[in-house]
Amino acid sequence: MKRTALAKADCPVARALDAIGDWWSLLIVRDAFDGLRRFGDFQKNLGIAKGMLTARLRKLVDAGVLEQVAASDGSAYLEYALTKRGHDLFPIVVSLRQWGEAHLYARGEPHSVLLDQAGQAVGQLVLPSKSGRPLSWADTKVRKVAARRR
Amino acid sequence: MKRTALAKADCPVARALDAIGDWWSLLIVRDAFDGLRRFGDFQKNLGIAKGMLTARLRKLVDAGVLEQVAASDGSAYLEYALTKRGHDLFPIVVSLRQWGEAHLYARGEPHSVLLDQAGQAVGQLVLPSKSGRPLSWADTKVRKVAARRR
DNA sequence: GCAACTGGTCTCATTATAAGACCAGATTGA
DNA sequence: TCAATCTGGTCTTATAATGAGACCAGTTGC
Repeated sequence: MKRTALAKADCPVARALDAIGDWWSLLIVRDAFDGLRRFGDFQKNLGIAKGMLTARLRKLVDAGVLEQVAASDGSAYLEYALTKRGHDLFPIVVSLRQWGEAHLYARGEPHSVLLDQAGQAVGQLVLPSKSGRPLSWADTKVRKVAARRR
Repeated sequence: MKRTALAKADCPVARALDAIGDWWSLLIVRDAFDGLRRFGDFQKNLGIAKGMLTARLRKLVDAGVLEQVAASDGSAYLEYALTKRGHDLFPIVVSLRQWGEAHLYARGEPHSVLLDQAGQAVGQLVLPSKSGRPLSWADTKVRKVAARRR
């Protein structure tokens, strides 16, 4: 059977996962944040099958996350660049990174680190209330829509 | 071929995706944040195949995201509850939600909303520098590890 | 005591993924 | 200039994952 479609869900989490919640898409986006732009660069860095990469890039372009632009080196080739919508994925990539750092590495095990321009490690993501007070999961609840789908 | 394994990657994003970056896992976690705890509740709410759900729940328990606990209603059945590590996934779910809200709904299209205890919509996730200044993607860069894998 | 509910397991058909052969156009180097 | 190589794909094939639902044992409700 076909993979379940969540694109019409009432829950933004479900729609987001439908759009970019597969194995490769977020890794491609992560690499794009690291400055990769060419088909071959993604393919080499990720070790992804070329057919998969072709399909994923196409899907990300269709989703408005990436766009094809003329190569920055003046050659006839195209490059893939993050759009505004793609740059907005930054908190998702960062939240995944911070959870991974906190829970998936043994003490002392090396991993890449996110730094600010000054070379300082960044802080933890914060969810503020309207008034600026930091919120934890226990401070929130979801108001659902009438009830239609999922 | 087997799905590519990222569990040993140097990049925390890759490891996080390896652990919880599949179609269903984050939806299960989202539902757990909404208070669902029983096998049947997840199955009905997600419309997921039972075999899939069994596999996903087992994987999440193995990953330390969920744990089986005695049913809160005193029956002989078990329930699945978020662990500390599971609760730490909150920013990931919120970031997906906020991106979905911003880019995947037409103007006026209804969707569920995250509220604080006072019933106020929450603010946007913020990534602070060590000194508390909010950072955007353009203010950061990744320092990679020596170079070993992906 | 028995019908319905719960939480699964198993099988089957379909779809997705991984790996790599193959290819046309662009680029490079001698 | 023109052959070798690079780029960005497409296609095929084998294997793994997914979706749907039949089936089942233990639990509960009546």
